[in-house]
Amino acid sequence: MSATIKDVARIAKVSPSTVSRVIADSPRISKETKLKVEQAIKELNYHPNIIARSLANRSTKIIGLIIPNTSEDLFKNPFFIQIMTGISIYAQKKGYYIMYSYSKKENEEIKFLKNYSNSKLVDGFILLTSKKDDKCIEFLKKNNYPFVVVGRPEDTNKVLWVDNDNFKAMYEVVDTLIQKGHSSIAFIGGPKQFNMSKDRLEGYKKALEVHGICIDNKMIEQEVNFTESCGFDAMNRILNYKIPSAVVTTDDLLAFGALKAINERIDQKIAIVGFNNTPLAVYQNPPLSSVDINAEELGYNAAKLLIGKLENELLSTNHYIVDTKFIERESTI
Amino acid sequence: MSATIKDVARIAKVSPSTVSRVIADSPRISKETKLKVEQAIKELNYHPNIIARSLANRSTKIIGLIIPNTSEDLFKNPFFIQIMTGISIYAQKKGYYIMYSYSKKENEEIKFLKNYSNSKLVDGFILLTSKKDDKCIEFLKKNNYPFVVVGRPEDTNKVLWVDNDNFKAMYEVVDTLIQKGHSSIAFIGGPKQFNMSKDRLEGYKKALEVHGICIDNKMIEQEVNFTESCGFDAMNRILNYKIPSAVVTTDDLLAFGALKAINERIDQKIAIVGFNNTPLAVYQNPPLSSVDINAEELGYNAAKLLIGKLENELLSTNHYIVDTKFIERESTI
DNA sequence: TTAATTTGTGCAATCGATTGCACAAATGCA
DNA sequence: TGCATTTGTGCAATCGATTGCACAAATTAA
Repeated sequence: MSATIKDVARIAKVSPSTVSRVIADSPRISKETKLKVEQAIKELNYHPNIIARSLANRSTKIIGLIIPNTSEDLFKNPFFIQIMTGISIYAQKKGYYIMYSYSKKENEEIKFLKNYSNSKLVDGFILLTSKKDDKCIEFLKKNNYPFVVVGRPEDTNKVLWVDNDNFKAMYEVVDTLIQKGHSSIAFIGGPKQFNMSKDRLEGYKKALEVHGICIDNKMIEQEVNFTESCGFDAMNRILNYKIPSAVVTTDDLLAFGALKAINERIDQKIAIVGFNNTPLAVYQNPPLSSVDINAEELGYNAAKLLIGKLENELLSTNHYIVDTKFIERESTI
Repeated sequence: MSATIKDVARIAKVSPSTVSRVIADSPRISKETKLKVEQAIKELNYHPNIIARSLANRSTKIIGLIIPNTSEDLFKNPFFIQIMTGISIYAQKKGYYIMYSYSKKENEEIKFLKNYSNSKLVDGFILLTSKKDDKCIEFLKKNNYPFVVVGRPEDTNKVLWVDNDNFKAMYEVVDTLIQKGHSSIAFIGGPKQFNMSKDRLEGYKKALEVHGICIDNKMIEQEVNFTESCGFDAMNRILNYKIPSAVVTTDDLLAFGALKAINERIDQKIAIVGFNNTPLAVYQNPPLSSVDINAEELGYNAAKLLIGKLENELLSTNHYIVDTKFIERESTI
């Protein structure tokens, strides 16, 4: 068995309390005692038992990650793993641990949430997506459990969140296209249960409006699931109606599908823009322009907000907006 | 504050030990007492504190995941997140929790490992890759800590591991190509510090040998990092030497790069095969044939092995071999 | 009817830390 | 020198569970 605080105390000829204080770097410990204890710690290769400490502290320093099962592109989109690394990097810095759980079954996230919080296993949560009427958010709010949402929630009041400025990001994309002379621009977007989808659509509309271009609802495909085949179908519906000079999408996967439809049916070039800048955007034919959303920084900031809250820091803000960057490639040249 | 076992005991008019026994479903509790206690539990919405339980049990039911930082394709290859979901699914079934940690710095995995194990935070580990002379494996073996390795380790003796049969998988690919009439087949493979790379190369060589085709070392590019640009460069080196009729690679990313080189330089068609069957293989031009390695099942089995070990089951085997499947697409037609 | 066994429950120690409070020794101040 | 204050350490309770052991009551056997 490995050494406990009592063993250290015995070797250093002090009490366990003193050892504890040395570890916590309490100012009331004399230099000599501190040295003695530190030597004993080294000698025994002692490491505090985190579980015992957690029990005494009523805090585990564990963050729970709720990964949505609805996101069909979990595997195709590096978004989640990027967020997860961002979270991990900040958490490490602050000595926090991360727990995750994933389920294929619909709406099982709430089960984890309850299990983790009821059993006092985690100090707080990060939700990797926020849907409309999210049961998880509801539960966490009701129980006053600390949490951060990735993606702007319905009700931003008293909720901590991180997101991009999706309105602005899409506005800029469409604005750039218009500047290049495009005036017939189609839109393929995801389910409206995500604010992100709505915001990007609004950005699109606003840009058209500002430039005095009429919004044609038949050029707008909404509520499209984030899969290539749905993007493919949506693009075909648009092409059946009219051939646009450009298409913007709210996800690279949609763009991949759309590109396929275009390549199959149309000879002339249609400008196309993805979103999220997945690593393989550059390997499309033509290489796909896309908007980098900086997912890792989203995760990093989410962890920052949550840990700040957990440590009772005076938070200067309840959210972070992470910059996006429109990466132009051949698909818009 | 939420209810503790003492509160339940008080309400049910029994001792905490009895409550504990009811929860553990001990056979020595009478039906009436059990009912009383269960009612009290419901009434108070009591949930056992996992931390306290862990302390008493000297076991946390937490599994630690060591994610390699060397894998440059962490974001590009869904391999890791697929493994992670497989692990999660089995762990949930068995009531285990999962902790992960990721660092960008070289060789920091061992730090987590030591931290997690010394502080008794996790019961065991799953290493998501195994390199040659892996410090982590060394440490875990020395300290007799339970762990499972994804990917066959150097020394399979007394180590639990899961892997595909990489030799066989590549053998079959090359065999299939030869059956189709190819005889000039190039090979682009990853670093030899991974057994997987070596096995796939051996499978390639064996298939050639069996069919009486000479092995031409100039057609073999080894030690290529798992990036598209390295694949691109490797392919160009091969093309500088000779134009093969087919190319096999040990990773889709390498294949993507190789494909690009081919498309840029050569008019004639060269058959090409990737590995790992990433979701976007199908979106290459032409759609890329690849080998599906069933990463989720690798993860699932890794968790199974580890948890079996942790629960002192008599393990019938120290490893699992997960089936692969050669998915043929246009790139080999 | 009595002794032996089984059944059901509680006591108290334990897991390995933290921390408020008490108190002796050392120091400061007049 | 004498008293007040500061400094450094230990005692013991606590966090919230689990579990070996003891033992009374109920049951069975003789």
